[in-house]
Amino acid sequence: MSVTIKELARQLNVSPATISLALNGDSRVAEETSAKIKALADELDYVPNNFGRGLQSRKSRLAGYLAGSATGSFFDLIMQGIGETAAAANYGLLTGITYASGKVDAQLKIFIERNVDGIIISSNYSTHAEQFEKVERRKVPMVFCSTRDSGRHPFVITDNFKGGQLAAGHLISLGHRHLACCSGNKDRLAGNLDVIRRHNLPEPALFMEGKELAVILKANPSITGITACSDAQAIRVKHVIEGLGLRIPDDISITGFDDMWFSNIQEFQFTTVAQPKEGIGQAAMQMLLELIDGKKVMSKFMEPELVVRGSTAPPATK
Amino acid sequence: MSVTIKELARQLNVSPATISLALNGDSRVAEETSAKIKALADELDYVPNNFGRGLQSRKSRLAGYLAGSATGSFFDLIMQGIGETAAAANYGLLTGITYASGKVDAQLKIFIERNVDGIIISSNYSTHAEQFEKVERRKVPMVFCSTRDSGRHPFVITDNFKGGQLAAGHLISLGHRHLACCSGNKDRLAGNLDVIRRHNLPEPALFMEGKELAVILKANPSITGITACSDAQAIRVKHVIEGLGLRIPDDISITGFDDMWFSNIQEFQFTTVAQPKEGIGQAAMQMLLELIDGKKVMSKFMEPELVVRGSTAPPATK
DNA sequence: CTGAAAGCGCTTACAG
DNA sequence: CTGAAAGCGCTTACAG
Repeated sequence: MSVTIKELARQLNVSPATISLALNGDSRVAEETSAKIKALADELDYVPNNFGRGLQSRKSRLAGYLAGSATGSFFDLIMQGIGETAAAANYGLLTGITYASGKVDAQLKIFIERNVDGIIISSNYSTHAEQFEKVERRKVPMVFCSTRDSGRHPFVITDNFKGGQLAAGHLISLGHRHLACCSGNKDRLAGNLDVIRRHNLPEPALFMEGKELAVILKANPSITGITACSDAQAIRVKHVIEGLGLRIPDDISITGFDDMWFSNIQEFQFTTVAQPKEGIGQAAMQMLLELIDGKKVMSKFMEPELVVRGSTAPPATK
Repeated sequence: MSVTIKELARQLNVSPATISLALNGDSRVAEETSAKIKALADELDYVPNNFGRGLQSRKSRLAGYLAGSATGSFFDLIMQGIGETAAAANYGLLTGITYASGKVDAQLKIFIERNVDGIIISSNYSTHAEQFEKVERRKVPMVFCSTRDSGRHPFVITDNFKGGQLAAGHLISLGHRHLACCSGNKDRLAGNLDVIRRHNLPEPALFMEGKELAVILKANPSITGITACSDAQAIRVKHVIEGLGLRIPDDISITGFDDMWFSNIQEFQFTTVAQPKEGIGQAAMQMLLELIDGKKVMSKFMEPELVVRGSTAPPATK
């Protein structure tokens, strides 16, 4: 069995209480005693048992992270940000990746049984609302990360409205006047519309998927710029455009969103709006730690950033 | 505070011990008593406190997962497989994503302090060998996942040799006789070489990166097939080939490895060797659970699978 | 400045 | 079939 506080106490002829105080840096213990204790703890590779500690302190120093889907790699960096910040605060990160709605309950139960001090949610709130209620009843702090609920819990999310402004604003500044915009993300679309209207330009055509877009482009040859609502969608948009015999960016410019790694490969070179993914994760964990500490926190919008690459250019002069 | 075993005992006028036994399905408790206890536990939404439980049982029902890097999305599905299997066994998954070598120690410390029952490692063993020693000294079971150590711990990994055979074998069956092979993964290369030699074909040219490959292709116009050692590398190989004015698959066929999602998009259509990522994760967690149970386990090679797409075709007949 | 004691919530022999 | 008791490893008032 591992070495315990009792064993240290026995070897040094002091009480277990003194060991505990010394190891927790309590100033009531004499320098000398404290030094001796720390030295022995180091030597014997003492690791405090979290069960005993947690039973007393009612803290597990464990956070739960519930993500909706593993694939697509969007959450990779977010999770890395969460994990880094958690580790720096000596928090363990319990992770549950549960695309399947039926498994959310089971995962939350595991979190609660392990006495997590708080939970970060990256999956869709609305579809699991009643499952989160159990967590809420237990007053476990929750933070939403790159998603948001109806307002009961703090969240951290990219300022998608501003991101939409950046994308459309970039196309407009290049000289594009008639755009097609993806309506897949309400806030990003609202940002698109805001700049377009502020410039008194024609209302953009709206689309959700490739087939629609093809119809729109054929009917409106004046459209020279497209804002896709993700880089993944930009790939599909690219196919549609090339399928119509048009070239990027010569005939049509397109912008993506997210700045996924593939946006930067030679085949794509998408101009896109980057989300500070690692920062989002760090901020979410930071907020959770403050919530655990009993502080009040404010929801946070993170700044998106325009990344200009080869998929956008001034429109051809006819 | 949450409801405890004591509270249940008080309300039902039985002893805490009886509650504990009943909830754990011990047959010594009378049916009737047991039913009453379970009903009340349900009603009050009783969740056993893992600290009290763990202190006694010396089990945390927590597993640690140490991954080398979050990006690249290769580990997404592996982690999903691990997580599913863990959850099904009522295990919580503590996750540490630590690209930075300096942080491995901190992460392992967090695992140990939380009393994980076992650890799955997906990062490179050799670079962290001395850091794992601390874990080994504490006799925490370890399983390597999609990587392996020098043989002290069980692992689960794709049969890369067979994968190499599949890739080269496919090219040969299409009629290619002179290949270039990536030497980045020893086992995959060995698989390539095995089929090539068995068919008495000329030794392939070996390359590690794009620049080398360009030189090789210019010097050896007889090369019509290339085995890249990952889909990510296949993207780079594609650039090199097209940079030389050659077309895929008309002039040169290429195979990737991994079957990443992007291999299937229209721009690439890579013929590739799929790894059963989710299955790898599931198997690793399963093995860890058995190790925790005190059973002996055998390392496991997972079957790769050839996925034929548009990047390969018979060589042009001159 | 240090020790003795109680207690966190659970499980597990041991009585009866 | 059920209860009383001890104890897992720690922390935290309380004495002295």
